[in-house]
Amino acid sequence: MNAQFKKGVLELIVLLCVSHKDRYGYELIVEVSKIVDINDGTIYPLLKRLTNEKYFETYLVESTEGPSRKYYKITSLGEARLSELKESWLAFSSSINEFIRESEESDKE
Amino acid sequence: MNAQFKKGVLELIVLLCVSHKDRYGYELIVEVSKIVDINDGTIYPLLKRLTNEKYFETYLVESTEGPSRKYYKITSLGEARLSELKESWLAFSSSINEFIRESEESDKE
DNA sequence: TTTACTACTTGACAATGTAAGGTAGTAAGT
DNA sequence: ACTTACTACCTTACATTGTCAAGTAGTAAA
Repeated sequence: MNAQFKKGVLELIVLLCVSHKDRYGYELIVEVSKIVDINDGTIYPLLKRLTNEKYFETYLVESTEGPSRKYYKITSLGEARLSELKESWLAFSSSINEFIRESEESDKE
Repeated sequence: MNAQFKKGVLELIVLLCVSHKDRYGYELIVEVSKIVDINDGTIYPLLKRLTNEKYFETYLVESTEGPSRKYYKITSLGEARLSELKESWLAFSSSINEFIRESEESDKE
């Protein structure tokens, strides 16, 4: 997979994941890894940034399986950011796909 | 448009453009701008990189409308890179789109 | 007490796009 | 002759975001 494609899209994926239910970092790593290849050093700084930007609020919950889990909860600002990003992604990806399709058309001629 | 989405995709767009016919830099700026927002400071370094990586060969052609044009021609290595990138993009974008769709499904529940 | 798994954090680094500026040729208007 | 505009190319300093590698620490089973 091209590493560069991920840029910017990770934020969308993480926002989507958290929008369904509150999540903690480690859980997000597992979830997000199903879709794109990432390591934990990518997720935690991203969560920090999104929290600084007021898209997430956090709270701690003790765990019986290890250290306390820091949960991330989406804010209304985060929801707004999510729908903005989602729309922006859909427009972007479909315009690229259309360009690819057009290219394939003109190759036939 | 989200600036980050562009990362990596520009290379695909430029390869696609050049694969149809030889292009010069300024022409590419005009072409590529139709699809994504870019400035010339993005294109020229990219063309240099792709040429260094042997995806393009270049030749100069004099112009009656200004300075000589440096044309870029795709190599067979470049064609291979293009189909690799294209496939990689299609797989990537469809997996993201599927994830978005699934999210919307689970929102209804 | 060692190993493995969960969980979070940080800092140096790499890749790629942006902004802003520069050089220079052609051509048309004043 | 001088200016303006358009064509054409290039470079440098910078910002953003992801990667890698390393570290800290709690729980629990062998």
